[in-house]
Amino acid sequence: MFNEISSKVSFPGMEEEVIKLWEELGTFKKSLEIRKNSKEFVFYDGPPFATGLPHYGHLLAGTIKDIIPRYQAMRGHYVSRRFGWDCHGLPIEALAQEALGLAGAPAIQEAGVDVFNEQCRSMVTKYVEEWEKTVTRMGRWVDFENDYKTMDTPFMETIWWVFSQLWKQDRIYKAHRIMPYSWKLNTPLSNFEAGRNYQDVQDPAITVRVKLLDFEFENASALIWTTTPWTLPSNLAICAGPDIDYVAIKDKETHQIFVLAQARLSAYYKKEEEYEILKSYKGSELKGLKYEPIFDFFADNENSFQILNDDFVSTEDGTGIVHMAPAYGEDDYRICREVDIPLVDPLDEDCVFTAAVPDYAGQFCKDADKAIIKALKHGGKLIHQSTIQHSYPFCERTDTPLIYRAIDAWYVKVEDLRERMLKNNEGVHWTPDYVGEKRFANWLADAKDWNISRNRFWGSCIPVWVNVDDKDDMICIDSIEKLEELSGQKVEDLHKHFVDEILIEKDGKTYKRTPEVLDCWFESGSMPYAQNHYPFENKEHFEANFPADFIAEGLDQTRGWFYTLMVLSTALFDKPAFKNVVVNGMVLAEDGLKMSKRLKNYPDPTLVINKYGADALRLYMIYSPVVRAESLRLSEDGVKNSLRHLILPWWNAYSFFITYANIDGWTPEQSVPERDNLMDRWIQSSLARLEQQVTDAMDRYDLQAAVRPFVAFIEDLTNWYIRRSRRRFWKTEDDTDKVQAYSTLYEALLGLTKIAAPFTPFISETIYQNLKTDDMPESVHLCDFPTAADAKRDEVLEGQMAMVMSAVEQGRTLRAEYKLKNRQPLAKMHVVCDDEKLLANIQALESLISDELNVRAVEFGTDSSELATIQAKPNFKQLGPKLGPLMKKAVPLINSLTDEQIASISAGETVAVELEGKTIKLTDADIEIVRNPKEGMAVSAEGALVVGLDTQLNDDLISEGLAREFVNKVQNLRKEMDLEITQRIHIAFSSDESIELAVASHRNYIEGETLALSCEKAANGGEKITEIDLNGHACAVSITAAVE
RNA sequence: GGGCGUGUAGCUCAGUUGGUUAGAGCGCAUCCCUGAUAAGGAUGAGGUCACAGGUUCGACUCCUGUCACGCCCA
Repeated sequence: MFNEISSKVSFPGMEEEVIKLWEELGTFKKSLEIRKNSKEFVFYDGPPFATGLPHYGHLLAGTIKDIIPRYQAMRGHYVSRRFGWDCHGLPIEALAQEALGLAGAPAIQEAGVDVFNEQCRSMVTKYVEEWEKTVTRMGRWVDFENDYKTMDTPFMETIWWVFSQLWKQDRIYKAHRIMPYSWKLNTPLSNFEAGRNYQDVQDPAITVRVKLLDFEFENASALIWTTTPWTLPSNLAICAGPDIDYVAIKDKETHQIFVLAQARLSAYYKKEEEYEILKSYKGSELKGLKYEPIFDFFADNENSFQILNDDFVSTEDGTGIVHMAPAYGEDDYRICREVDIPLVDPLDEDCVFTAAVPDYAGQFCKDADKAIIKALKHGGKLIHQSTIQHSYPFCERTDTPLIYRAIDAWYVKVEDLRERMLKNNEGVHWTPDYVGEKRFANWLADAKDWNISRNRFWGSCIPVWVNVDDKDDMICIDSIEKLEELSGQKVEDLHKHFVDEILIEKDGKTYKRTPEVLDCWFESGSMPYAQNHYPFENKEHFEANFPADFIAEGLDQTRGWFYTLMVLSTALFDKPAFKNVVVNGMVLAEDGLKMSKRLKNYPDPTLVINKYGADALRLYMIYSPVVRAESLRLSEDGVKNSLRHLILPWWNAYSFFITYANIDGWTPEQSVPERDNLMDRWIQSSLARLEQQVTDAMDRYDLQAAVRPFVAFIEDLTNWYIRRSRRRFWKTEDDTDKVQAYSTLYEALLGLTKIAAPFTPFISETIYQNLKTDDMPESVHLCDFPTAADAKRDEVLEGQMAMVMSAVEQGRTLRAEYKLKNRQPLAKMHVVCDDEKLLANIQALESLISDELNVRAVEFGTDSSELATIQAKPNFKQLGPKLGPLMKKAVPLINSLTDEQIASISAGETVAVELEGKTIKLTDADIEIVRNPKEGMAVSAEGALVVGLDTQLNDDLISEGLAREFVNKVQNLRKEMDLEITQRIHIAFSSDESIELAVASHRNYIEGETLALSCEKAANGGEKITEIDLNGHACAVSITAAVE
């Protein structure tokens, strides 16, 4: 006996039960144990920040990360799945700052880095519990016990090793990065921090001339514009936009010659009469022109004082020519670096001018503006002066304006790795392919050196100790052991507040650690090595199992994790870090906007799971283009649909099986291997096709394509196999056919649980648990994935069934058209197909057709001329290339071929037609035959098949129709009365003569169908009389349960 | 501004190497079936395949440009 199924199933409740079962049995662990000696399928999990609750994006990626490993495990691989946590970086620092009430970096330093970092450490695990709960509830199997955290000491030690490998390759270098700097607190801030305190301020806006040297006009000057006069002493270049139009003009009043953007002329001259245009230039033509330094403090600086070109220049304000002080502007720094202009930074840590600029030494930079403007005026270089009001970032703590300036930063040289990375990327299989071939490859081809240092606190430390007296003398530490050896101290924690205290004394010199921490992307990119504490431990195992077979993340990781993995694996091993990657798109709210807590434009994930179940949500997400990097508008209705469309019919099929198997006492032990019935062989073939299609798609990592065939199979199983086979299960005698039917349905349902297990792990498990026998694995997830499909595939039978289904469908359409309800039997139908072989195939399944359409006889024939006319249509694919330009004119000619001509063509002869003086020989392949139903007959035609329905009714047919109607109403009554399916009844009725006659002549049929022991006429009926309508005949019925 | 992608029915999506009637589900309307029942089936209405050019006998499909949206970058 199978367990009875409650008629009121709650899928979410069922899923909770399954989670309990897995916990009791330790199923996940067992699934690993049984594959312990198998080939590994290596999966890397990208670590999320646990600074908030998981959202749909996580659930989606998590589902993909569950399905592939489950599938591969069932395919016989050992798939370890370690969860990872990204513990460092700004998200967690922001939480800690909030908790401690610290406004920014300076406040943290004031409070103590140790206090702050320990606060971070204590908060990292704040959401871990919630994450575990949600991930588990989604049915994802992942190892939380054996997880890795980027803040674990072994993980951090490997980070040092990775860094040291790059160091040895001479790949690490120090340069600058332009950052917002608080001069009051002597510290750089992150861009994020700088963005939080903008204020409106007034600044000077001055236009200055710089004298051009060796220009075609003598005494000509380029005009530049700036709102930071204090940066002018550090001016090293000026920049024009290559595509911007510039003009040399003569000022008619002063007779000076100026060069500026044509589009900016009107900002300087009210009338055109005030100047004379001498010549026009493209910015690119000005490139390379030299000019006289504005101040002479750095006049000897290499490569300086020339006009450069860059696209960032605009003509929205200023003169269209931009002054460049590489130490004080991001664009300035980038553009000057490209042409090897060394930066000069004459400000000390308080942003006060140093002796490098003697004229202003000792003045705070912004305070020097006035003196600088004065000097320019004196030198005749100031052309125009005004003030400008704009929004400018201020330090949060001190409310002083931030200064953008060059800060020491550490870089990894990446640009020389481009080609090797591109080559390694060719070995990666991307889903979808364009993300790898275009998007990622383009990004690699243009990779820039990677800034890996952060002026922050909670992170892996840059393991470089610098000689306090000579900043070029550095030691890179590659392990705890080495640091202990050099420092003579025990080292247990590698966080900043510990290692900054450690000094190294060597050869009489003192070394102190450089203060920066590493970008947390450096840590996630090192995850393949660091999670294994490589090379300090697990050396052989790691080397044998690198790179990973599979990773999966969102499209936004192109420049994130995918990239950092590739940079580090290429630098360290000259390999990609992963062989297959599935890229998912973004999950949007139903309105197409980003999900927003504020707008509340999406349903809470927990509520959705508790309403429809995790299986439904999984299916919904996976059966969508979001698994191919396109975005998904998540809708609750969509989740509901996947439940109604796939899970419910599946459950109903299963429930049908259990109900009747239990009634008949059928058990799997009674299973037989023979299949005499074509329906049985057909559903077997259908299941085999499902196996093949799912396997193909999964091996390509195409999840959406893997789900699609389930829809067709569920359709086949429920709406054809079971629908057409029901009577085989209802038969009272226990004959061979019934046993074969049970065996087939049992196998189909069992097979389906295995194929669906990776996708819908819960319902698969629930059904499997009830179907399995003692000699089978205790969980569906411990089974092998079925792959022996080929043997059971019968494509001929599949095609045959498709024809039958088409005939039935046409019959149904005709019934609808002629308003003949299906309960009304018809005398006969015609099925005509001029291909005898096809016809014979259909004929073999005659009973299916007659049964389904409720016709007493089916007449098969090959001559369709009585039912339909034939017409030829051109086969464009065949004729197009042959006829070329004549094609259009051939169409009417072919459409009007006579029946005789068509007949001889299809008999294999060639028919010649004349077209514009040319003779065209038409063969069988050149035309397609279309059959058009004749007017006034109940005929339908589809492809080679013509179906006709005899719509004539006689008394006999009408009487049987009434009997069927009677049965239907009684069955509905049974259902209303909540009778057991097997409950016997007595029927009493009273009605007119035609009903009495119909009941009398179909008594056996009625009693058999309704399980009635008697069906008698009663003067006033019995108790509980129900009035029913039988095709217009009033009837009073009452049914009573029989006492056994 | 650049790279990549997307744009097909009211909504969510299919659409094979270009081939002439562009499909499915949901929703809507009408009907049918029902002891698998939180069901199921059929029919119908609903499309200038984002727009504009081009290539071709033939374009949803290939090419060019434009627009809108998304991701990443600047």
